[in-house]
Amino acid sequence: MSGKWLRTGEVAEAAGVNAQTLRYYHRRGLLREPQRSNGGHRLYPPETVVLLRMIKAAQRLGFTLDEVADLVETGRHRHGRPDGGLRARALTKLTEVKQKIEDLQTIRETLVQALDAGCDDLAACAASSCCPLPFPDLAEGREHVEVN
Amino acid sequence: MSGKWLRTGEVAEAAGVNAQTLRYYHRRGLLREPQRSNGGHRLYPPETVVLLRMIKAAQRLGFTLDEVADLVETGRHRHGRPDGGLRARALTKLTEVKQKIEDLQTIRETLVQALDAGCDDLAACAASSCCPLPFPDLAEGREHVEVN
DNA sequence: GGTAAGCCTGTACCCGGGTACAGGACGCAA
DNA sequence: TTGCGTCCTGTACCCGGGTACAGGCTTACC
Repeated sequence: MSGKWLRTGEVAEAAGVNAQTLRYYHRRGLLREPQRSNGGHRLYPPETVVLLRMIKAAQRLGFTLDEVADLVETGRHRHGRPDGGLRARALTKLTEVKQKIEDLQTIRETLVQALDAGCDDLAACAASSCCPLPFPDLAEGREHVEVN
Repeated sequence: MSGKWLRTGEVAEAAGVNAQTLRYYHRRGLLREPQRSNGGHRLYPPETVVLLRMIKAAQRLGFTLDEVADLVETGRHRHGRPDGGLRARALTKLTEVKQKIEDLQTIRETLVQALDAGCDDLAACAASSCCPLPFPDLAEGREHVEVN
């Protein structure tokens, strides 16, 4: 199931990544070590290019490399059978992405308000409460609520 | 223009940051070194808490620490006069934020499609083009267009 | 069989944004 | 004046995601 073998540089170029990144991904467990030539050079099946694109796509979907590694590993063990975990993870990730979008929308609106109000000096605005920027609210946001 | 002086730990707690982070911000030029007690302990004016909240707010608005440092510095030199640069920077940042929102929306839709289509194995999906995930497009996205 | 391009390994470094730790010195209350 | 908590400094380390470099071996082509 494949054409001819590809060398590191060819795979890297075809997938649009740095050749060093391939080694890095091996270390991270994202790619398994492929065949080697007699001289020790790696020989990849063409599918690797697809896998790399997939990894990059998953990163763009907001998955960390650890998450991607996990996903790939799961996929490898449970070929084609339903519920390899992607659905569940995708659902979780979807929630995260939605949250990020909401946060950014708040940010966008805040920036727009600041622009509309003609704020021009962060310190002045924040210190004298002359402007509509919700500094404290933003600062305490979701993450650090133990401030009280 | 202030109540009593605050010590490092008090400022840190009031602003919801780690005390070490204050030192880090001094190093990064985000905070100027404050008064010192005879023994060398830092004594901050209460405004510092507001400034810290502001810094955190700006971070949440998507500014990097370098950008925030710049903003703060600019604000310090040009008190209250119009166009201290915040407007221009906010506008730039607004564009960036809008772009990020769009990217995330694409990501969200892609995840939704994947879920709707019942995709469950990244490798299988990507390799056999059995599903609607636009892996290659996503992978090549905006950043690495020199692949070709 | 010579030579250049490409690949191998290990190790070190980069960025951003902090956090931790060691070994002292200070501050304040009893 | 003692003792505890806080603060001081410098330095080192953490995470994620790579990237670079040195020194040597392989492969491909003429």
